[in-house]
Amino acid sequence: MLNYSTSEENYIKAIFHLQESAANVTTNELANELKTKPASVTDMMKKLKAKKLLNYQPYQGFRLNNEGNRVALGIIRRHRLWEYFLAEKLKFTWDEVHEVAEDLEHVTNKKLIDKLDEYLGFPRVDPHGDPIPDANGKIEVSKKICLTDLPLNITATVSSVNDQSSEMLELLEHKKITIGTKLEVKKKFDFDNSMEIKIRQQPPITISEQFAKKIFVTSSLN
Amino acid sequence: MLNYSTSEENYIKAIFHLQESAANVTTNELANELKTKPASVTDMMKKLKAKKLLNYQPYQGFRLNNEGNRVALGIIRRHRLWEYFLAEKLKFTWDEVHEVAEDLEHVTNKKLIDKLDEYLGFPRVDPHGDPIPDANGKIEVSKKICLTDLPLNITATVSSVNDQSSEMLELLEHKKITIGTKLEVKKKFDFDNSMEIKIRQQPPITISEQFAKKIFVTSSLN
DNA sequence: AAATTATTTTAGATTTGTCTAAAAATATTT
DNA sequence: AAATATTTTTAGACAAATCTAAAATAATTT
Repeated sequence: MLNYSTSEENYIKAIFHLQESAANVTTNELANELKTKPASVTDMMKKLKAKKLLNYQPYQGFRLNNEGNRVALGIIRRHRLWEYFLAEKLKFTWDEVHEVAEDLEHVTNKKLIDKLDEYLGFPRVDPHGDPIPDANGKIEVSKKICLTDLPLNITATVSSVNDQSSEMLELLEHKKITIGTKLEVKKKFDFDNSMEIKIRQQPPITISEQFAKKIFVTSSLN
Repeated sequence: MLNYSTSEENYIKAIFHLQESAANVTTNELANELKTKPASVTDMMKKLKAKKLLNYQPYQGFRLNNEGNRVALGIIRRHRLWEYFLAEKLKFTWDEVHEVAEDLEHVTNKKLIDKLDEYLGFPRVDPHGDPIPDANGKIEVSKKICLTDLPLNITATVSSVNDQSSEMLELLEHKKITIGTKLEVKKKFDFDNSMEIKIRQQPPITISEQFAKKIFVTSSLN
């Protein structure tokens, strides 16, 4: 179990998240995600390739290999356990925990994390509804469900939209919903099955059943 | 409230501790404490002087100024709160907490630390018996003295042990001495400076000067 | 397919924190 | 007080992580 610098860990984690929605991660994508410059990304990719954490051929983008994914899951485990701790024990609100966990996740002491996990009662999801990898790096595969079936007040991530029509896209754009958008259902109205949903940092919006039926989300609660 | 790098914080903290037992801290002392080289210390002293955290004239040693002490107390507050958390909540033993807290102390988020403090019930001493500065940097001055300096027949409480080696721990365990143990010195032998001490309810035991030198107590009198 | 545009990489510089080796200052010994 | 030893500082180098500007490659447009 080698140790990686805070900077290396941030790159690894970002690649892990970006590679979920595309075959390969590109230099610009990663630079944008990490708010750094493409040249810095190239430098780091050479380094991480030398450390055998990812596959990378110049100009071809990159993707973590098995070892890289294993390291990424360790970082994500730490991040999400701290998020859970902050929300559950220190009473931070769910939108405050991420920033603090960004720092705490880089303290890499296995005993600390495993004892924290135990103290928290081995939680399976963090305050955003994302699954927490266990001590062996195992993570629950979240099931894709229709937005109409999402329980109230559970944060979920939009993972697919079952209608590519321009009318659908126009509505998605207007409601500011894209793949990856995190939202939760705040209220359902039995009269017409419309629902009020909340996307973080924004006021609640109302959507129709017809619209919700086309939207699929993943939530680790199932 | 400026932020300082992990490296800067480690220097500041080390100076804070060293300057208690001498007028000025010397380059070699600090290099030895931090397991670095004297040249590195000089470099950092120039930097910390430029940041107005300490007084330093070449070849004259150094000492934190008011601002430097304020910063140091902030670091010590974080360190000791995490130590308390680790021992109290995560069930680490008192000799394990220091190492882990060395990393956690560098996460500088005021809200995190103040909420942690509240969650822990505003503890006043860490698992080693050292006082924890409050949110304003105020710290209880406890009169801690070395067991070798404790007068005869005065009851005192073991508040810290200045050696974490396994040999030391073995001896402490065998003699049934831990943080919080109440004892008094019954006799001192000038020949080898060994002493006979009594822990309540137990027959007197003899300990060496070498051992006693590492044990610090607070006297309940005065 | 040639030209243009966008993306990615390289080359070289910068900052932080460290080091070694040599020089300078201070302290100690004779 | 001169010689010697110790401590501290300086000078210059290096690794990590970043940047800008220019060059190389790939993608897109005409």
